[in-house]
Amino acid sequence: MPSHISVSKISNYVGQDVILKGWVYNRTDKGKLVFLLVRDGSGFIQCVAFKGDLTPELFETVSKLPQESSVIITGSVREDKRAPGIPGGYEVGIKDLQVVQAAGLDYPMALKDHGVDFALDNRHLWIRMQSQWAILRVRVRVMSAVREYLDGQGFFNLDTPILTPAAAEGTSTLFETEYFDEGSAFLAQTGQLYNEANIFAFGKVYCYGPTFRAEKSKTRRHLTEFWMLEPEIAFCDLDGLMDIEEGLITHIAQSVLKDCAAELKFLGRDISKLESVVGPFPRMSYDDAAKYLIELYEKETDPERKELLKFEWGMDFGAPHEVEITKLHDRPVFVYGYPSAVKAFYMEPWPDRPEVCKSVDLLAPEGYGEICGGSERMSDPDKLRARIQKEGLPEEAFKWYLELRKYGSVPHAGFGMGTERVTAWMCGIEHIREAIPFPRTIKRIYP
RNA sequence: UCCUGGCUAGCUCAAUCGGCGGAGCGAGCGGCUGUUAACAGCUCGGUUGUAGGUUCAAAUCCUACGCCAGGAGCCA
Repeated sequence: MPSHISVSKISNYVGQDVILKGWVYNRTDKGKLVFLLVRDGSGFIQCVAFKGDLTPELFETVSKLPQESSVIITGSVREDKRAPGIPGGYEVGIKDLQVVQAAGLDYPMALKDHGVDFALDNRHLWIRMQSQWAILRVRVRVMSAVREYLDGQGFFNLDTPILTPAAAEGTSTLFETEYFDEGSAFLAQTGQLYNEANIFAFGKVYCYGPTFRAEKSKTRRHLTEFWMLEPEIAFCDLDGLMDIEEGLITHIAQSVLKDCAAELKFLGRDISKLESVVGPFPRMSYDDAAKYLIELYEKETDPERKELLKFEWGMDFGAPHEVEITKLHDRPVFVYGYPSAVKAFYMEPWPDRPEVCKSVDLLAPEGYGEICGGSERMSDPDKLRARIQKEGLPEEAFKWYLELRKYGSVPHAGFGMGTERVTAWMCGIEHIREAIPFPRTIKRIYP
């Protein structure tokens, strides 16, 4: 009696009879042959029905099977270079086929390109397609690589609350909801403040969960709900933070290369771009980056590009600026020491240069830009209180946060990494909305 | 919020200067023992985003509105 196997393990069963359980992804027939491309969640494999091998009734059923029908197939595995699929190169000669359900004939997703609006309206079906399946498999590997790396480095995964009482960085970008008799609660846009509490109990921690931003951003790099990794480390300075980011990103890229080769191949990803993602990454000061950008701006002759590249010291980088900086290297680049004015209130000022803070962004190459943002945190209670007052933030809401600095304060640092941005970069795709199963954007909350 | 672009068959797109709305995919019926989003044949499929306007004549020009996308700002 053959056993049920998964398509991803097909190469172990050449010459044997097996059972596959899955869905008909595509069907094409050629006279006495019917080719079914069957997906089972773990991969895509071609199954071939030959008229002479089956009863007339069964062959008729197979040759009429609608796309997306659920089936249980018994057949023999063989190697065949012609066979398409992921991983591909293997096929199953059908000996028996049971239709679990014949799908409706009006399945809307064609095996070709769709417009963005239509594809997103049908996201619940779109995720079945090879491209989306491949991207989301890479996402899963990115997330497992994150946990592998940090757990291996002695970090503790302590997740932080999603319902929070107040803003860390201003209320205008927060989603608000009612909270019984306590007034308003807000969906967390960062777990950092709670991470900071956790390090004083556990040393090195991270949270990894959904985070919410009510920013009215409409770009290929923004979602209103995305999964952010936030490590936070006690007794860690800015250089130590960059070391951790470097190790993490290297591990992610190398894990994806090793374990998602078939997915990357299907997506047409240029593997060499990921192979070079190995630390150490270049570390550039904001001052040097600014100097370079100003030179570029002054040299630019095309008026339209010149307007885009407009830059002076003190500004935060726009997307065109990030692209120019990342063009200098074939791997991610750190930019550190941003002006305090463009960064959050809790970042540690640079010694003897209060206008600059100990912040660092990690910019990915090929135009992907910022994938991590972090800093050394302000550890002095008096300086932090002064900064909270200056920002006009409600001091009573930060009472507990200030107390962290009162009882055994230490230099500490942390960063946030956007899972979808990293996944999109690994996959080489245009828009991060395809790097999450059900994207939430400013204009979309269905399905 | 601002700038730019788009809206034609279930889907992806054509339609020349304002002059009879087409094709591919899909669905239906045939054909073919190696297809790779098969191919070749026939059939089905339309209130051109909505409301007005100009004109002998509007998918096409004008006005308003709606929806979507890309970008800016902001950020992971």
